[in-house]
Amino acid sequence: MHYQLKPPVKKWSKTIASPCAACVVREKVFCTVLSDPELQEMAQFTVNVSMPAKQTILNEGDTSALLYNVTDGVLKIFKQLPDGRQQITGFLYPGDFLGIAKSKHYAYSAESITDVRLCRFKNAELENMFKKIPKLETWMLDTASNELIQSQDQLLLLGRKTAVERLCSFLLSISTRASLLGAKANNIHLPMGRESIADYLGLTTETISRTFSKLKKSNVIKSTGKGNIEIANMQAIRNLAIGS
Amino acid sequence: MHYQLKPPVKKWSKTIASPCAACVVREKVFCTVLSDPELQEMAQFTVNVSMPAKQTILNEGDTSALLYNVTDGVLKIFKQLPDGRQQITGFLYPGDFLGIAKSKHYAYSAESITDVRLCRFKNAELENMFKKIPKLETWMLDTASNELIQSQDQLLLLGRKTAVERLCSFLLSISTRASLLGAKANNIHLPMGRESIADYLGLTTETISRTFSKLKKSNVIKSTGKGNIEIANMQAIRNLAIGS
DNA sequence: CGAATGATTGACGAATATCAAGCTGCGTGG
DNA sequence: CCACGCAGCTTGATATTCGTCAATCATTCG
Repeated sequence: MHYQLKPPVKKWSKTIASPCAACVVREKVFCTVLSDPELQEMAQFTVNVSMPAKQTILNEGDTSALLYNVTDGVLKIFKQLPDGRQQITGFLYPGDFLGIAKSKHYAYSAESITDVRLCRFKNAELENMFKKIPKLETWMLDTASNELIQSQDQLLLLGRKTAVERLCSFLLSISTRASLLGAKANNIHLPMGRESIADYLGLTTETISRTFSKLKKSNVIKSTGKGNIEIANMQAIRNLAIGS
Repeated sequence: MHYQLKPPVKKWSKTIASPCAACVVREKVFCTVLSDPELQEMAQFTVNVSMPAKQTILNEGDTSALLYNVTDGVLKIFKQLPDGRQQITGFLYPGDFLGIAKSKHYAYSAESITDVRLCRFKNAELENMFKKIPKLETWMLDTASNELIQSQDQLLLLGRKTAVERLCSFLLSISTRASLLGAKANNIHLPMGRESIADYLGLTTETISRTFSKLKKSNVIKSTGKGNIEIANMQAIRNLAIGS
């Protein structure tokens, strides 16, 4: 299989003792609370891993010995029923944490959507760092709280929203996320296919496709090339997302 | 309005410095990690509150100045859409924590289902305790991690399960919870009405009712008085819950 | 260029929602 | 103590949304 990773955004010079010091997502992951010496200690435990698209990264139920920070690319985390029905519970982007802290087994499976780069470390070593550096745990609790809040928005979406409301909510959340990273809120990129969107929103690919068509026909969004969408009417999509 | 709370399970004697020392849910809430002096300090910050059924306890979006531990009764936490559609994101029982740590605003509304008793304290004071007692934060992170895991099960349920699968999953989770507290796994009590179950499972009261009837007719469950259900065939309900 | 994979569209069907009518049980008040 | 009324539950008839099945189209990649 042929695949190509983007080159690292930054090179780290010889004068810097640890690769972590030059990490492109450093300020987005828990490393942001670490001092230089702490970071150096952490660096001993971490391994950088690259994977092509569509690879299984971890399996629900397996012992959660290894945890990751996503440093490049996009992946999905999901749960499955015995007959194959799949629910994607999240898309992870650079800076996101993979594998739930404080759990003996993975609560979900994970698979790369694009080529990805990960920063891997042992669960046990993270636990040790927790003991030494309370700030780490504080950061982790902040992160977990935010995930809980987002998770509840998703429960509302899956339990009570229509197909149009779901898709508009999804596009908005992508837009919001992108604009937090400094991108334009109106032009969004969807690295995942229709099936992944469907499995995230509790719908089918056909319904996603039809709903996209509907939104295009009513001039709320426009296609701007493969996987790229322009939100033409931001207020309309905000209203459509909450059914008002 | 007339209502009646059960009497407190324990009285605390004069020789015990703090009411927390005799708290009936002490070993289920974060107080379990506190030493006696720490507990005494905590006790200064807490107020016991009683509320009748069907009272609003907190509103989504409000500043989260006050947090609670549930000490008696059952309540629901939920989110709403502008047109009134409601998604219940959880039922809280004695020992559960109400209000998300590390958030400026409540992420959900809360309303009592039965008469309830709560242990109330200021968010700011909990934050102070976090700083003094790192174990508290560890406990809270453990709890948040568990909630995240349960939340993902619920995403799978809402996104991908049928009505029968949803109701059986719900009954099973109640059963599991009850048996952890020492009750029989086969006899479960549902303090909430059909509408609450519907709003929790992303269905309507009518569908809940019909699905209950179906399960009764097929001898998977039996009614044993108002709000009481006997699981007659545990294995059947386990299979029905995951569609296999 | 052709095969494969993913996206779109159409026709139809199934699951669940909606609307409507009773039913049940319980608290209240005579 | 019984009858009434109300709220919640159940059941039936019908409507709607979304899923399923199938065909076509588009895009990529060898």
